[in-house]
Amino acid sequence: MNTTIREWLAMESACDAVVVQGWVRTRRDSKAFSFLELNDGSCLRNLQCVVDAGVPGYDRIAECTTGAAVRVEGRLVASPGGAQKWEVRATALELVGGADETFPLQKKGHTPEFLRTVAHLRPRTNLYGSIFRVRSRLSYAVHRFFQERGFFHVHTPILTASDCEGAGEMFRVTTLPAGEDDFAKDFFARQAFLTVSGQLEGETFATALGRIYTFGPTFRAENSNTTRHAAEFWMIEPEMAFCDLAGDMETAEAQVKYLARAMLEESPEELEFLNKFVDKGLRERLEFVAGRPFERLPYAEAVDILQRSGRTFEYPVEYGQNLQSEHERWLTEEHCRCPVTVFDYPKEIKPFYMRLNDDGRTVAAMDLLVPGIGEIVGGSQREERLDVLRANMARHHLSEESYWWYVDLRRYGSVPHAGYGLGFERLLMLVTGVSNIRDVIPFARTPGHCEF
RNA sequence: UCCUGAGUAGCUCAGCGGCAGAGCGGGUGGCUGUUAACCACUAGGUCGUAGGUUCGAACCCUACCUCAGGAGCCA
Repeated sequence: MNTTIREWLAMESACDAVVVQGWVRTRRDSKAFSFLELNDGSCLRNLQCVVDAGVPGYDRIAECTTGAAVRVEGRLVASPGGAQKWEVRATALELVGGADETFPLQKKGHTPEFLRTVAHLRPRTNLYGSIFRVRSRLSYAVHRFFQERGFFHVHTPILTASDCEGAGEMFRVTTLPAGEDDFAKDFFARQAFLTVSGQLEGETFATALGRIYTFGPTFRAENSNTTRHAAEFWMIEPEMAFCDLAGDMETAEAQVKYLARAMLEESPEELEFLNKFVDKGLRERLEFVAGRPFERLPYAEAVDILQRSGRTFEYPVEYGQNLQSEHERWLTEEHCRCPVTVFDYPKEIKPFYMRLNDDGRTVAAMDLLVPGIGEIVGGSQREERLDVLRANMARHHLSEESYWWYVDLRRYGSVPHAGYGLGFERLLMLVTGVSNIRDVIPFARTPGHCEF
């Protein structure tokens, strides 16, 4: 494999024989030579190549325009210019793949809205290149966090017949011809869907391997048009046997802190760039998130605080109702001024699998709210008592037969256990400062959008 | 899905009832160890679509389409 620009730029000393392959970001011509700035995606920075007019291949310099792919051979030398440590003195230039004047990415800044229309090219920009390098490193950090703590990665199915109730509308998967709905003749001989959560399957493995997590694509057919919803997104779902709500909240908080720290330590160049051009408060916020304990509030107390806040909200705060976005934002952005975990919600507004608390009115649920984004984690201790679970299912009008294997977990060696879902894209929004979910996923799927 | 706003050159926008504009990008020429290079010249438009009002519409009205932001749902 070729040496990357990231590697060349990290060299300790000059080098006589280098080969650089990348895409031209900008070219500046002189009479007798040209400056070519190349980027190969390995890092944010470009490598400046100086190509003298006599160098083999210089006859095609006019075609080495922004976006063109080129290969440069030469010597790595200290750069006399102030802006960079190293540059390449070219001894040969090869145009690998040209890019004519219709190439959409100009040298100037573009809006995210325009770049979404050229999603196949946008990773070649500084912003999206940064975002997707960060995405990769954070994905790795997610696995590291769990693996360091004895969690096993479980690949839960993407095609599923089970509905993780409360998670949202599902995409149906079928091989039946249009218009037919005899599910007995369908591929799986029953209705099948794309998963909205690996939780139910995850619980089966938690009660076998102890600590597990899933990290994969998740699908919601909601007609949501917001900056923080996508129809296809990646969710991290740990599930822990012998764990209660307190342990659940501790793990979620530790994980968000771990990932904020990972961003600070492992993507310094991208962080600097994002802090400068996307969100000037980013670094400060990440230090804060990584360094200080989060706030924890029982739902009832949160409602009380909101009611006494003196603020007039568009929607009134009422015990027994879901907290509105404006309420969550006020709590995390203005009252606590830090991430806050709200727990012990009224049972009426939460799904059947959440564990009933001793008060008989609330369930051991928790939502982790962060400034600017809102809910980033949703989780709970699961109901492990067979009779209580069955009563919950009856109350939610769910048939026990269709969840028979889930109920079985409460028949055989049932244990207290808990877990949560962490939205990977929302986490990326938090650590990059990017305010729209469509800009932190390579190819966003939202209502009406499935191009690319 | 609901509410609000916006659609004018490749991109970002100005023009808000009387000849279609700028910056950037593109092309051509010049200049310079340059670095969002610089200077000059130049090409580039069905003003989102369809209707309406008016002597006259990019501009006012209606509908639709698209995009964005907010809401709901949630991760």
